[in-house]
Amino acid sequence: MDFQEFITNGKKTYLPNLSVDMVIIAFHEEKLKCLLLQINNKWLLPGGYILRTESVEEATVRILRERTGLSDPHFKFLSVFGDPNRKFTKEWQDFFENHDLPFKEDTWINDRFVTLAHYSLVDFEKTKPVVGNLDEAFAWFPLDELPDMWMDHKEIVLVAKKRLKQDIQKEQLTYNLLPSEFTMPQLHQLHQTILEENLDRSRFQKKMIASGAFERLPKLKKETPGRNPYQYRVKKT
Amino acid sequence: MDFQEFITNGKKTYLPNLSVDMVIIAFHEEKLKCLLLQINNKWLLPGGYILRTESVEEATVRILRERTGLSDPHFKFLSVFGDPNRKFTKEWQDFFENHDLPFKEDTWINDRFVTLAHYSLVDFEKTKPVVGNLDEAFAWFPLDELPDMWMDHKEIVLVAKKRLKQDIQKEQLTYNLLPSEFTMPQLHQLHQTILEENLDRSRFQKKMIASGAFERLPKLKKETPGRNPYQYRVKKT
DNA sequence: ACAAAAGTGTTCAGCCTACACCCATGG
DNA sequence: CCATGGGTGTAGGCTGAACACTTTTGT
Repeated sequence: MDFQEFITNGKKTYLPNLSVDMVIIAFHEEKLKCLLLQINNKWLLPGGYILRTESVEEATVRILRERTGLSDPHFKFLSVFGDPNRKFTKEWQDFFENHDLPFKEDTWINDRFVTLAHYSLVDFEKTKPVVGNLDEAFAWFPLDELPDMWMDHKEIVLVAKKRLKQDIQKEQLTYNLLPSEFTMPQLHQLHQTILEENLDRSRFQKKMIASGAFERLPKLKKETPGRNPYQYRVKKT
Repeated sequence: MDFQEFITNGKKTYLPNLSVDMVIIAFHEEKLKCLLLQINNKWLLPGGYILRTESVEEATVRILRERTGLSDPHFKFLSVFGDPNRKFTKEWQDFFENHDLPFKEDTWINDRFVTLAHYSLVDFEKTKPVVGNLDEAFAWFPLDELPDMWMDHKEIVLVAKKRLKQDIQKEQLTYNLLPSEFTMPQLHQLHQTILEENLDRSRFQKKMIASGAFERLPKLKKETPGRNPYQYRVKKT
């Protein structure tokens, strides 16, 4: 894309003052990690703007696809962040200076932005992050080792973390963080990581099976000592 | 307010393409009712726009206060409605014609609007609705007898109704619909109305008292036969 | 054979359910 | 004194918690 075009035509192609931010969460090496992008040596959430021709949901899916390469990613609305001082003027100024571009204070991206924050649970292995035109890099950060971030982006991640804890108590959605075929010990470990507490193995297993959301597949062949676990996948009804 | 000023300066004083809509719910004569405003013989939700100087929450409180007269109203975020066809061009055209005003298609209010829908639970007796400058009237409609409404406003009300059912299972918030002092039979009746099902009286009472959210006051003196119920109020901790 | 991991059972307590019973009040 | 409405009690069942036991695997 042409960056100048983004700056000059963005105001017309996107809804102004409104953005979509994504807390993209994966499970990797026993930890929950969040996908962040780097600009000006600081980090920020993947996000974007809403085309005038698309719905908020469509924008969310488009942004997710662009950054993760996933065709049908999970996502859920999180919260609105609507503080009147929510402007990125300083950040954009740094960006323009770093790229030897003429900075104009009155461009649309320097205005106040209300953001519609979502969270998305993805399979770490299937996710192939792609940086945007402005981004210097991407990286996965453990939720408890977040770097310096833009504005309130760290707060948004923490709200997502808290919200995820609540949501998995009622809904079956953590399987989005695992491969399509997984074992109960894996799911058990994942829940313990999310809730940051130990869960009784026996009870957990029975509860999950009783939920009726999963179907049992043949056993997995392990290389490690101990009994082979069954594999499960989400029941498609 | 000056209506012409609203049309000409609104684009500068408010965030464009973004609105706040309120599903204001009260409990009256054994029914849940929703406050609606009338324009062009159709009905719509109380709502408004976000001043550039205020947060989304502040806008919500301001709009609620303006329409209900309540100083500290309850409210909760409901959902985002962000369809790309969410425009009120036809409705505004009718309005301008009915008021013999020159209609311009390219005014900001004819553009697409993403709305941040909230719901608010209010005490029917304490609420003194005030119409806005554009509104012909206000009225309380039972949730199961909604009139013809603008666009997706009826859908928003139904989402609120559904959401309220979910929320009261986890949170103590229905007391917002009752006077500051109320009886368990009243609260019981209210819950039955919201959930649209019968609840065991004994169990309900014990559950509410066990929640620890209420403190018991002296008995109410009734004029009807039967034992006098205790009064309760929300425990302020 | 043993340790480790996975799966299943067992017991107990606590809570939800349904209903019964008891109290207070007006007619 | 009886109908009505409000408050409390109780027996049965279901569910969750804690932990024990069994099965399967690699070493």
